[in-house]
Amino acid sequence: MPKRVDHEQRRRQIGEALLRIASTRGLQSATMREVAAEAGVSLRLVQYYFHTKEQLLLAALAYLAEQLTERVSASIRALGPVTARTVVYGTLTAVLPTDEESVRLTRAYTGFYTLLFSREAEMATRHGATYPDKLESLLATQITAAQEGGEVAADVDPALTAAALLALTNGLGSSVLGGQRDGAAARLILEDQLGRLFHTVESSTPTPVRAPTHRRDRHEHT
Amino acid sequence: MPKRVDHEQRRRQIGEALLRIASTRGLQSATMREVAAEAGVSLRLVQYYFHTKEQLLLAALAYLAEQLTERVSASIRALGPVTARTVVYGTLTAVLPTDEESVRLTRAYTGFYTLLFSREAEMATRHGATYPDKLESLLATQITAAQEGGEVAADVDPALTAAALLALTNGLGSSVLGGQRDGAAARLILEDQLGRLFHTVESSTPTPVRAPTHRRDRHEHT
DNA sequence: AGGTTGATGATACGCTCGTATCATCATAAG
DNA sequence: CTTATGATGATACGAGCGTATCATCAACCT
Repeated sequence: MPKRVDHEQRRRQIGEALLRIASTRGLQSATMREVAAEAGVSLRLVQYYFHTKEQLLLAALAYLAEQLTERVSASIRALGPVTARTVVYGTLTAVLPTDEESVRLTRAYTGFYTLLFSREAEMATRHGATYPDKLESLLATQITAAQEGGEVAADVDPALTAAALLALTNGLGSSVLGGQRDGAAARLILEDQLGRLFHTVESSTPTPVRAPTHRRDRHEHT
Repeated sequence: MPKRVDHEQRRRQIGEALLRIASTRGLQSATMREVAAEAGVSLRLVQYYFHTKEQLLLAALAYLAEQLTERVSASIRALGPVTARTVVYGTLTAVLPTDEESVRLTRAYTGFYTLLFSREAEMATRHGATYPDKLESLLATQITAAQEGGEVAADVDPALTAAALLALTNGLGSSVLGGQRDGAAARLILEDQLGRLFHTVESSTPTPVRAPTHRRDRHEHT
């Protein structure tokens, strides 16, 4: 027998090559031959580790979800103490395409999400479809907690608001990817809404958000 | 010379066949041959009236924008007197995929919007890109007017809020198209946000848009 | 009337795609 | 030292794509 190579490592190498293509040239450019070239292997190798293209896409989607989850939790941790507010802020700003990495992730994710519409295959019932639902219920939980802490008005519906925040973030992400505005402008819009949601009750002065690194007073979106 | 046929009518026939395919099987299934079959003409005819595929896509996009604009204004009119509130409600609910027609339009529009990401061609600089911007400024204007009327709190930023509403609507539309929820649920979420923005004391459940009979000659397709 | 010309049909070309086939090589097992 | 086998390479195949080419037919002008 030959070298007995680490299959998982090879699969990862190829899968991430696909993600790299998906986030630059688009998923529709992620052909088997292109992926092979990007990964620096032969076409046969790609076929060897992924019998069919759908398997490759599925594996790449799993890797993408992995990276996305990791980024979200890192973003939450970066905001300091874990409170309802930091969880909501961290989660939503993490998936907003503001820096280079989030642009990459969002681009790739959008590609897969688009594949869902056309239903070329029955993929996405594995990870992609349930992913937003999990995020949504997580956000709803945090909003409820914030209500008990008095940070969020009692008359907001947590489920409806969580869904709205997530949809807002996705819509903003699409507008950034579509070139309508840049990531900073999108963040301003998101934080404006978040600041309106999380108003500390005791302070009547609109000193809303107290997000760590930036203030949100002026808004000049192109 | 032969029959001297109406070219514009033929182009429309073919262009709408493409839109029909785009809203059912997806834009990537809208090949020249499929469009020809859907329109009931030969492949040569499609090539005759649109020298290249990009021209066909561009024309179809123009038709789509036309229909979308018409639906938005019809939706506004259906809400009764033209006020800031009805304009905002009508505009946003019109582009939300709730009934069959809006699903069709949104699906097709999403297809074109997706094409923008991959930039297979330099299209979309014609209509698609400027379309959301125009909607956004229109909404901002209406919000400002509503503020002067006292329907909207004075401390909301019209531009930021208009952008947020549009992004929210787009995000909700994507979630509907992706199968995460249905149109009615999306409308609830949107109206919850709108009701929170337009807080007049009377506000007894604003009638949702429900574009009535809305005559549009559409041939049924299989 | 008849030829010029706009409208339409049939079919071919070259390309790229996903996938399949055949061959080769290196190494662990006996 | 074989030898069976896991890993890899080269290439072929059939389908679908956008586009191009050649042919045909009907009508308008002179």
